[in-house]
Amino acid sequence: MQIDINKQLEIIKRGIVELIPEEELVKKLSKGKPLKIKWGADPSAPDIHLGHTVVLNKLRQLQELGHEIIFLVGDFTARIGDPTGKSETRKPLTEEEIIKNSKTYQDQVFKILDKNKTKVVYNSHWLNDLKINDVINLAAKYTVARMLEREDFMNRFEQERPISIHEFLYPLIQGYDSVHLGSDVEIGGTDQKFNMLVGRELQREFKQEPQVIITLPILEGLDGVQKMSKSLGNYIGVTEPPSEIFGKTMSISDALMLRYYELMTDVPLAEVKAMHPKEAKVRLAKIFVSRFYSDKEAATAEAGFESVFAKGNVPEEIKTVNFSEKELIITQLLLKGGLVTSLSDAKRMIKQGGVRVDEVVVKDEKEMINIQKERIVNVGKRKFVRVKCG
RNA sequence: GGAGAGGUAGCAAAGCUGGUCAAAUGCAUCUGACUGUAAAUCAGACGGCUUACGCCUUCGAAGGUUCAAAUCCUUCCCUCUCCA
Repeated sequence: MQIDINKQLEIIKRGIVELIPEEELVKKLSKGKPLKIKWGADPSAPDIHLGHTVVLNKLRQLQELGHEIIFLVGDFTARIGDPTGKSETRKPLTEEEIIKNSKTYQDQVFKILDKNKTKVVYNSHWLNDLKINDVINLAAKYTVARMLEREDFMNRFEQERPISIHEFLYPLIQGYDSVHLGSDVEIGGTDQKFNMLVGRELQREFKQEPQVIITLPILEGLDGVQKMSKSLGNYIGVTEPPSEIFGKTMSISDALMLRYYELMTDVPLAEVKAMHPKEAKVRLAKIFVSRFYSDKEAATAEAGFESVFAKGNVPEEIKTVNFSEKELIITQLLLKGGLVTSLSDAKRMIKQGGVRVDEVVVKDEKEMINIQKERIVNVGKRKFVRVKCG
C-alpha cells in the first residue's frame, strides 16, 4: 500500500519553497511507515483564508499519500497573549473563546483535510506542566546570537526597535512541541522556517531524529504586497459568501492573478497567459467558489457579478434596513443604513458623487428620501442597502 | 544605578524660536473619471458636529504656566542607545 518513494517525493516537492533536507526525508520515507506531519495553527483568529489553503492543500496531498497529519492548536500561547510589536496588544483568550475558535477553525480546516486522518492536539496539554526550571533548561539550549539569526529579530535589533525576551521563548516552545510530538516533518509558511529549524535543534538535543522541514510560499493578499491576513483586511475567507469570493478575486491585479494561479491551481501558466486577462480572472474566481462551494454556486456568482458590474444592475442579495420614519434626510439614511461611518462621511460621499438612490446620483446633502416605498441606496460600486419604512 | 535620545493621525515622518496647526509630505485607504470592480493616469476626500460663520475632541498620560500649547514647566508611563 506504500506508494513509491520517488513518486511521493515528486508530489511532495511540487509547489513548495524548500525541503530541508531532502535526503532525510527520503530516509524517513524508506522506512515505509506513515510519517507524523506536524502543522501548527494559532487559534486567536478563527477564520481561515486562501493563504492558509496553500499549506492545507499540501497537507491534503500528504494525507492522501498515507501520512498522519498532526494538527496542533497553539492554545497555550493564545492563552498567554502575545504583546509582540506595536500592533494592537493581543488579548489573552479565555478557555471558552479558545475552544470556540478552535472548533470554528477545525470546521473550516476539514473542508480541505480529511478529518478521519487528522489528529488534533492542543499544546497546553503538555506546556502547562512545564516548570520554570524546565523552561530555563530549554532556554539554555539556544543562544542569543542564534536567535538573532532570525530575520525579523535581526531587523528589529538593527533598527533599535524593541524585542521582548519572551519572544525568544516562542521559537523554543514551538520546537519543544516537535520534541513532545516526535514529529517527522513540520510544515509551514516560509515565515516559519526559523522556528521549525529550532525544532530540529531541540529534537537533536533530546536525542530524537530531527524533523524534516517543508516550507510553502506565503500568499500575498489582495493588495499584492503584504501577506494575506485578516488583520490587514486583504484576504479572501473560505467561509465568505460566493459573491464575495468571486468579487474579491475579480478585483486583484493581473500580476497577482498569475501568482494565485501558480500557488493555488494546477492550471498551466502558459494557458493562463494566453487568455484574455479578464476571462482568466473569471476562471480563477470560479475555481475558488467551486472549491469552497460548488460549480453551481460558481456559475451563479459569475452571473451575479456580470449583472452588477458589467451591466450596472443592483445585486440580488442585499441587506434590508427598516425605518419607522416615512422619509429621512439622505445623510441619516446613509449613516443608519451602515453605508458610511459618520454624517461627515456621508456628506463627503455625496459631495464626491458617490451616492445613489435607485441608481440616481444624489447631489443635495439635504435631500429628503421618501421610503414609504422600498428604495435602493448605494455608495460607491460595492456598498448597497435596501431601505424601507416599516 | 548613571548619561543621552525619543513617544505626533492606519503606517512612515515634519512641526516643537507658543497663536496663521485638525496638524506639512509620502504610503495606504475611500469617491469620481477612464477601464476588464485590472494596471497606469487624472481629479478630489481622508477626526466629529453643523446649511454656514463656527464649535467640539485630538499630537504617550496627568497636572501647571499663558489671553493662547503638539510646541514652555512638573510628575508619571513606555521605547531605544551608551556606561556600570
